[in-house]
Amino acid sequence: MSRPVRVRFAPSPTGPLHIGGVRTALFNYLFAKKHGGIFYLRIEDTDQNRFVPGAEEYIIEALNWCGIPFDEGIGKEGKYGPYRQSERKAIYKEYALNLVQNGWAYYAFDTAEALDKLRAEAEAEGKAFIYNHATRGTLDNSLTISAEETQRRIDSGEEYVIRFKIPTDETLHLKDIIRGDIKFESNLLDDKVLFKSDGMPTYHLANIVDDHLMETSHVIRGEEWLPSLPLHVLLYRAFGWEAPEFAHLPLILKPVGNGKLSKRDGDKLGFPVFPLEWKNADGTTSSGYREEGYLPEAVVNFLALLGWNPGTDQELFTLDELVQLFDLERVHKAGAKFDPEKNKWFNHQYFTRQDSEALAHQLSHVLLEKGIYKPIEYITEVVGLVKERATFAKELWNLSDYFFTPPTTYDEKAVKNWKQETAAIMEQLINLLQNTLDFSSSNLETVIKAWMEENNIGMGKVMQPLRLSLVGAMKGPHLFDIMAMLGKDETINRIQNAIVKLS
RNA sequence: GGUCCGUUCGUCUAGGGGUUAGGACUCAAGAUUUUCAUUCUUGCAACAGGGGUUCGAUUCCCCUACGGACUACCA
Repeated sequence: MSRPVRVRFAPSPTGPLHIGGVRTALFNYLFAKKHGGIFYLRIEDTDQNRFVPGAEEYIIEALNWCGIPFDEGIGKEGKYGPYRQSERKAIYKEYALNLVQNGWAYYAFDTAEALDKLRAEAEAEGKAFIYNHATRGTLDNSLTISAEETQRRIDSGEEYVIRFKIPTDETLHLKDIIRGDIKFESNLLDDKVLFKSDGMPTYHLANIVDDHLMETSHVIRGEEWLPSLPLHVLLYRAFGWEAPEFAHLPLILKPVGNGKLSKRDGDKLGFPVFPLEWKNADGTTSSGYREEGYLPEAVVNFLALLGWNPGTDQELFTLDELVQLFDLERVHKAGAKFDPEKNKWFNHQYFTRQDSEALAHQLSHVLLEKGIYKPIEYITEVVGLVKERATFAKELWNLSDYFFTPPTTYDEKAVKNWKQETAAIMEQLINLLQNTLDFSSSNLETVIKAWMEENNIGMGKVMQPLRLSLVGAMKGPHLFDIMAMLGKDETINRIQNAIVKLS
């Protein structure tokens, strides 16, 4: 009696989507696709105070950038919409009232100040104040006053909340797909507020009502929700609804030290914790994977393996493979430290597999800014020679600048190998090159090696100064490839330049 | 403090009553490149501790320690 798979990603628009949120979305997406189900986005904006403009757009853009778009949600309204809880406000109260009527919930008039005071007092005694079966009978609520009095106070406009009445003396046996059986004592739970005095539902109510109304089959969310599981299950029971199955994902932890990965870790350690760049209210900017040059496939691949793996040695997966292989049962239970180094490694894997011409177009923008004009074919060939050394597109220029502009400085350490005799050898080489018609890499190699052998000149005496002349440093791909790319005139020019400057 | 979850190399993890405890990242060494990087090869490196159960436990159970989350009219 399994129902059609419908899963949701339900973030609060309180800021940019955290990388942990991206993974939660990813796992939901993978699970939905694996089972031919629906992945929908619901915006949980029931807290009017924490609403941040732009956050919702950010979330949608981030999901799209990652390549894990939602099937239903804002802008993709299905029959279950609207998908923004603030637009569903009218729905919730009726459900809360229904619970009150059936004895599952009650009105509470206690002020925030009064409760704060009770909490402070309890804490002073080393105890914790809990609004539950033990204390509700002594507090200001509809259980301790008459129905008439309750109604009178509500009618008079007094502020109230609706609290859930947790059943007493019950051991709840709950099931989590990832963690197995979990037990909770109902007496230790507290009577959570379901409906706030501002007329909005709390997360707990809205979440359960919407998950039911939107026919959610599986709730896949972060481990921070595990303590709320008994409340949620009890709510389904109170409403008489079939509960979805639950899976609580392990948390993503800081790379160093203890605790949950936070925004500050990224700033401090120099890696993004957000998919896209985000402008903070204080004017600062938090970096994003997209702007830092990470490829969405690499981020998704890395994130997928943070807390999950298919049980094989394979590490590189396309989204389709991930969909095929994904299985909630194989999600790890323990939190995973975020490793920015491995993230980079994944990027390198995907980066080097990119089409050279596509990368050439990116590089051409950099060249244009520098006033360098070269045919795209030339740039493509250059990219083909250097891309395997790069992890990010932004490294391409530094890796290939000498293909576009002659060296202006020469690496100091390498200059030491420019000996007395070097200029003469380089002159001879120029002579040889001038008489070489076929300037292909392979021919150049043949000709130059033959010449060195004939004249009994050591490799090091030629190759090192030659590389220095052309590149300006001891780096770069195969030297003959560079010469072929540069062409005869440019090659000879650069050698002559070096002779002048270094002799 | 209370509740719940967790604990295999530094990190991500595989494994599972008898294994040389496997892979990947990082790091180191070697090879290639007379360069640098890439790549390849090799190496370093782990079952938190203590009790059980058992012929045998890293694997099952209990305890402890440690880590984490939650403990709001936030989600």
